Amino acid sequence: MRQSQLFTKTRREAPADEQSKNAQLLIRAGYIHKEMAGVYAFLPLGLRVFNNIVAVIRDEMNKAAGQEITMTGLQDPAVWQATGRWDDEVVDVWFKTALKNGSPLGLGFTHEEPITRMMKDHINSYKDLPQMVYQFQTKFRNEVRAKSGVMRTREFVMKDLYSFAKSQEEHDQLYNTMATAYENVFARVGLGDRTFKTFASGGVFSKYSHEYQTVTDAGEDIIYVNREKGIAINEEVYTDEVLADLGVTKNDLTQEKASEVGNIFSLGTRFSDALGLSFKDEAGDEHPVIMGSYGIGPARLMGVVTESLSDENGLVWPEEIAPFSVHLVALNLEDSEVRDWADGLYDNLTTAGVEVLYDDREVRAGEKFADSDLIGIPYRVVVSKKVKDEGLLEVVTRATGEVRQLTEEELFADFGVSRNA
RNA sequence: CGGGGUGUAGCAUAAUGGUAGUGUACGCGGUUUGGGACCGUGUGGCCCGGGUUCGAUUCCCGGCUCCCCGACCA
Repeated sequence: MRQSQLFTKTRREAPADEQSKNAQLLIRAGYIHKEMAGVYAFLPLGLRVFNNIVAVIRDEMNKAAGQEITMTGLQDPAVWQATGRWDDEVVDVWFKTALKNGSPLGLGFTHEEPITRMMKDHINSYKDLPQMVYQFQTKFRNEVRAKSGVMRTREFVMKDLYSFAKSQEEHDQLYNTMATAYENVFARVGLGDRTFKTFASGGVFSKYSHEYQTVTDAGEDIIYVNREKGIAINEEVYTDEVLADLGVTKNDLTQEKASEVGNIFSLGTRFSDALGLSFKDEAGDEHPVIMGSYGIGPARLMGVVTESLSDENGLVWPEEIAPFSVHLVALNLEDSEVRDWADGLYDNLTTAGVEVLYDDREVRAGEKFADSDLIGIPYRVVVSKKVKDEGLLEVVTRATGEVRQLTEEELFADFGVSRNA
């Protein structure tokens, strides 16, 4: 994409109504727009990152045999009344609305109830199990206090997967499969080295669950980490009993601030019992389905990546989720030979399948470099009169600042593509 | 939901009981051109409602907004 055509603009100053680093940088760089507290729109660059994160998650869910669907934001109270979760005293984050005829409706804050009821149409026999079904769907949560930029919002897309098993053993297998898939996701978005499977409270579902917690100063939780074993314990369940279960002592653990980027729950038969989701075994006996639920919020993940990897000059995106792979920064565009070369390089890279943001604006070099640092694309390729005279492209790695002089052929080879592809 | 702040131009900010200045952004002219350059010039603003007052952006009351701390976080 030509940057001269990008409608968003970078800002020098952070907005006064944002304190969090993620919101400040994402707004300054033109990735997101704040509609109101806890409600953000995604602009072209931000949507690209968001979609790339979604693609990583989708890929891992599919590899784990997840089947993608889309449920609805509008929710039928009846199915929630069946589990006791329609009551505002039980669930205080409901956004509720009504039909013209006065019938109440809810805006979904999660989807255990509707998917459990829906699966009754499709699961009847042990032969129908196991199953894993997921979606990317907008959740609405009437949080009393939205905060920390995109980390805790009132409207957000969540990837929620639900597993259905015929036995505890089968459930445990699915649970472990999802745990591995989650670890793959966090590694691919660049947080693998600082994200830990964390023993946590099960909330209303069960006694315990697992959270994936990324160690960051922006975190809202306190966890105790054992890096060698790659495990952690949330402060809320930091008890002697849990320590003993996990085979660690307080001396093995260090306290860290962390942000939750994923959560996996064993639901048991809580929902299948309440809503009548059951199957017949080989003997014809009826049993409730054993369920699990597994959530990741792509926007929150984007926020945690921002908090974790950005530096004083701006955003720093890992290659797999960056809005573009290459930021082609062309200087001296008033020189028609330089412009022709830059245009040609842009066309060739794009044709070869490399995602390029081409800064073809006629503005000063300083502004271009500052914008490039702020936007945070992994590789900056500089084209200028000087570069043209020397015959070698200047390639700067955003994360490290490393500068390399490459020929065009070497640049293409670097991306594993052929120049004349 | 408890507590503390906040609200002035697109953005960031200053001052002020007599309707507001600066930076940036934007328009125009000119000089510049590898780290947000400079000169000139122009456009553009006091959250909403009520009260006090000759007069309110300023003081008072109420509301709303946004931020932060705590609680909550399915």
